[in-house]
Amino acid sequence: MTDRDVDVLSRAPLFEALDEQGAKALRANVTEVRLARGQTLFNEGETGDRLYVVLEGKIKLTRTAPDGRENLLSVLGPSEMFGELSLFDPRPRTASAIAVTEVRLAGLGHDDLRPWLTGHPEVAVQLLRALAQRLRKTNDVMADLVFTDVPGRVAKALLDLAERFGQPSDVGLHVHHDLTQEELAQLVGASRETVNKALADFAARGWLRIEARAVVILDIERLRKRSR
Amino acid sequence: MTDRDVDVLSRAPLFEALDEQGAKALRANVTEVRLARGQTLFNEGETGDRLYVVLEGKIKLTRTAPDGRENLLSVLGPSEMFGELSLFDPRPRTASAIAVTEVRLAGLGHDDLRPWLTGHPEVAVQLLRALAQRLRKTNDVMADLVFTDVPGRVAKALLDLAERFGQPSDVGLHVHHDLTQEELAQLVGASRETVNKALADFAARGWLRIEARAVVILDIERLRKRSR
DNA sequence: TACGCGGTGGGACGTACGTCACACTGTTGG
DNA sequence: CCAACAGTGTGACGTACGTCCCACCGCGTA
Repeated sequence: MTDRDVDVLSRAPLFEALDEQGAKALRANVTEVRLARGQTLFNEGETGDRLYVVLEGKIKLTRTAPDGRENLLSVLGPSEMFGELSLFDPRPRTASAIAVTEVRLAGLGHDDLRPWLTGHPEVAVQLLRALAQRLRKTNDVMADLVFTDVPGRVAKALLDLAERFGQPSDVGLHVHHDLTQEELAQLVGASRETVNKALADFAARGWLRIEARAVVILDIERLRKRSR
Repeated sequence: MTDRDVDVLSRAPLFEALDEQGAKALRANVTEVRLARGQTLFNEGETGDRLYVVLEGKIKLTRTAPDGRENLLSVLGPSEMFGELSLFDPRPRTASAIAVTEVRLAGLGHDDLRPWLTGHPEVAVQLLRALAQRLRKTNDVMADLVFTDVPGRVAKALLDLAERFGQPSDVGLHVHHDLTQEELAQLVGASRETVNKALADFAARGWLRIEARAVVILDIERLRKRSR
């Protein structure tokens, strides 16, 4: 594990509460996983008690409806954690994890983490905080599904992706989200066609430019307004 | 606090991990709150670091959109916990809590709970499990918003309410949910009118009987099928 | 008795968005 | 270098559900 990886890992909620020494000890239990784009880490319905932190790249969490339609819960990048639900609450996984880009992950099993939870209460407290934040965010997304139209949700999703993966440049805010429009549609709970039309509309208004698996945001303020 | 209250409280996730002695000690910090139907316990945007467990009655958690429309996150009954997000993650409340019936609550402040989190890791672990379960449930509801039509979501909501508040009788499963159709509509993310029509349709098919703030489920299997 | 008032029942109408269909473009690979 | 395919762009059409109406019913208050 490189210094850079150590740095990325230290920003994950799980490690934030630990001092240098504790972090080092916990890192000793970590195993690294690599996936190519499209490869799946685990599937809905499988049992599993490992959590993961993204070191490099992006991975998506998806759920499949009985009829086969898919729904994207989130796209995770460096320092973000997932898979912990099956660890805290021992039940089969309720989502599949599939690599969106080539990705490297740090994995940690239940047995490795358990002593830290019981022996270092500040770690548990930190995790409670992380879950509480997630619950809040999820509730926000739910409200959007009820109150906001598809273009509004697309705008919101782009702004969220921009915040997490955006790279400022002289022409605008470059958001290389690595998602197909199909995936973007699954993320906002709409059809691919409708999302495409919303994006085309935004582009026609000069708010953004569409690129392959990316957008360049040109007028972030207008986009913000449209998202409310 | 009556013996009955103690019993209700002991079923809450917060107390489940404690032995008799620990539970007794933690109960000493609890303060009781009473509300009449319609009274609000706290409002979205307020600061607050108390969590509550319902002792008797029902309370709803609602969010208000900027334009005033409301969205019902959940309806909570005896032994159920809420308000803990602001306790684990110190931020203003993101929902309001309003009594649906006359209700009695056990409240616990951050300062009272903190020593238990740090001193009794099994309590923290239990809470992590509770939050993980909630996150799973919330993800389910979100998927329903995307994939299931309004009648389906109404059926799902009724089945959920039946599971938590249903009383079997010789005619059918009596679900006294205490919600107006307006509130039921906010719970499933639809308009009051559409929910009314869905209920009327179910009643016409003989699956249930509509009563004031209640339904009697006559054919739970059909209802289950309709909810998928 | 009359009068609101909160809640329910239901019809008429418009529209946002899903589905279907097809054409176009860029990339992979044999 | 062309085939095959994944991804994108766009129009036509149907429909589920929101909005707007109003009628009705029971209940408490004057």
